[in-house]
Amino acid sequence: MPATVDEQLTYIGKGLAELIREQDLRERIVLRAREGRPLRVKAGFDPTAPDLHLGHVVLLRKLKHFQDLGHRVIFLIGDSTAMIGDPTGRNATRPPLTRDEILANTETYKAQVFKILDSEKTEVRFNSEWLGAMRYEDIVRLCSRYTVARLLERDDFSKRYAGGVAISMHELLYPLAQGYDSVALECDVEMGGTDQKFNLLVGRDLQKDYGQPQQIVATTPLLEGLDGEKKMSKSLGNYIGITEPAEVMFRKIMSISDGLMFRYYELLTDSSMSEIAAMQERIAGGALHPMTAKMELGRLIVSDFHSAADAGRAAEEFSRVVQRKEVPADVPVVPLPDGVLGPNGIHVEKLIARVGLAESVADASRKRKAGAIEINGQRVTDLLLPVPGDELLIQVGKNWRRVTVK
RNA sequence: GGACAGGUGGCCGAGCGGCUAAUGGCAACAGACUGUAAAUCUGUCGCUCCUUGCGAGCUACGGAGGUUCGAAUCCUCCCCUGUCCA
Repeated sequence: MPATVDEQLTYIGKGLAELIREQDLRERIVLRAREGRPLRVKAGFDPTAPDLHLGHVVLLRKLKHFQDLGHRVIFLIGDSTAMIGDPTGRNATRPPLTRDEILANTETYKAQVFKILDSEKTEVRFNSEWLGAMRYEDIVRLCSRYTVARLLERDDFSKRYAGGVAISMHELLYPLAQGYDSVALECDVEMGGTDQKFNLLVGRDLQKDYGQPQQIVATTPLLEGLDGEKKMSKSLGNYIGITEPAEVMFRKIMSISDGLMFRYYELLTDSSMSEIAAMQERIAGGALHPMTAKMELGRLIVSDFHSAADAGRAAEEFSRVVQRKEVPADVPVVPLPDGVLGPNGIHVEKLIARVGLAESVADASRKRKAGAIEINGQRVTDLLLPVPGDELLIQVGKNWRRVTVK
């Protein structure tokens, strides 16, 4: 582990988008070390979306780095701020989650987050602890500490204001509430994605106003999704979920572009920047095949969420199925659905649809006519299929089914 | 409260009485190529039924009615969004 303050700063600094300010962090590390207590490092999460993906992992890994240096992470669940939702132009308030929903989501979070974080050095908190206890007077007082002009500096707000797009009052409360979290928790550091920068800075301002030392703000880059363009998000479908099976993760990693691979190496693995640069050179010079490098990336990332053995198996499976086009190991087995077997054979379109290889019979019809269906290794374009035996091995694109005819 | 603009398929966006299951782009899905991808090319891209065809039926252009042989397109009311005025 890094020992000197300089080494610690380098360790923290890798893969960060921005650190405000490095000098403050240096001083805070020294100060807390002298006091013999760890830094309190906060990151906030929305309790409505407990499905984490690699985009979140960039942040979690960085929090882990703080823990590696002996610091304390506060995993803050924004159950009160969830009622607002980080402003994106939606003008509705969201109904508060019930206690049960919050607890259930929290458990889901814990199961995922502690794949990365050290639970011993993590404090899970809810901002309803203090925000929920605020009275009207408290909220007015909090609001009095910030000005409209400053809130409008936020990129999102200023654009909307200039463009004549509505900004609801409650949206303005979000940065204040998040900033107040830092006051309540007396944070030394707050982390978030670059899109959080404004909110994180409000925390600094409020802390100063409340007579606290200002938190250091550290932002992580937004990880590009599988498409290599937009940020990774579940709603865009370009994500790798951290609870996905090893084979699925591996295959998704292998599908990213060569260029994106280096980005993933940087933000999702422990490889140093110089190692990554060296790899880039070897690939450019033809000494290393990009596919080999990507296979290695897949193994590294999958190992973080599954065992190394699982990662190895996933790599094997990938080579077999995708590269050598062999039959996958775990083809789902389903019985022949009712109503697809007529006197003259099996109705292929209905079969494909009922067995989940097409969205509808109409879709199955298209796939059949497009020549996408393979049964027992034979491309099938006929509508009716004579019953060949007691089992059908069906492939449509990347998906497989084994149908037992009995 | 008033004036105006607008709500179309997963998204963007045409259409403004029939030829429209609805141009085009993106996304998606299949096929070819490949290093796995990207790029490129090809095809598809509402649902159901029928042994499948330039087949039949159903549903669809914010909602409900209406005009018409016929409406996403015209009319009425309602809902929603935005701009401006008060």
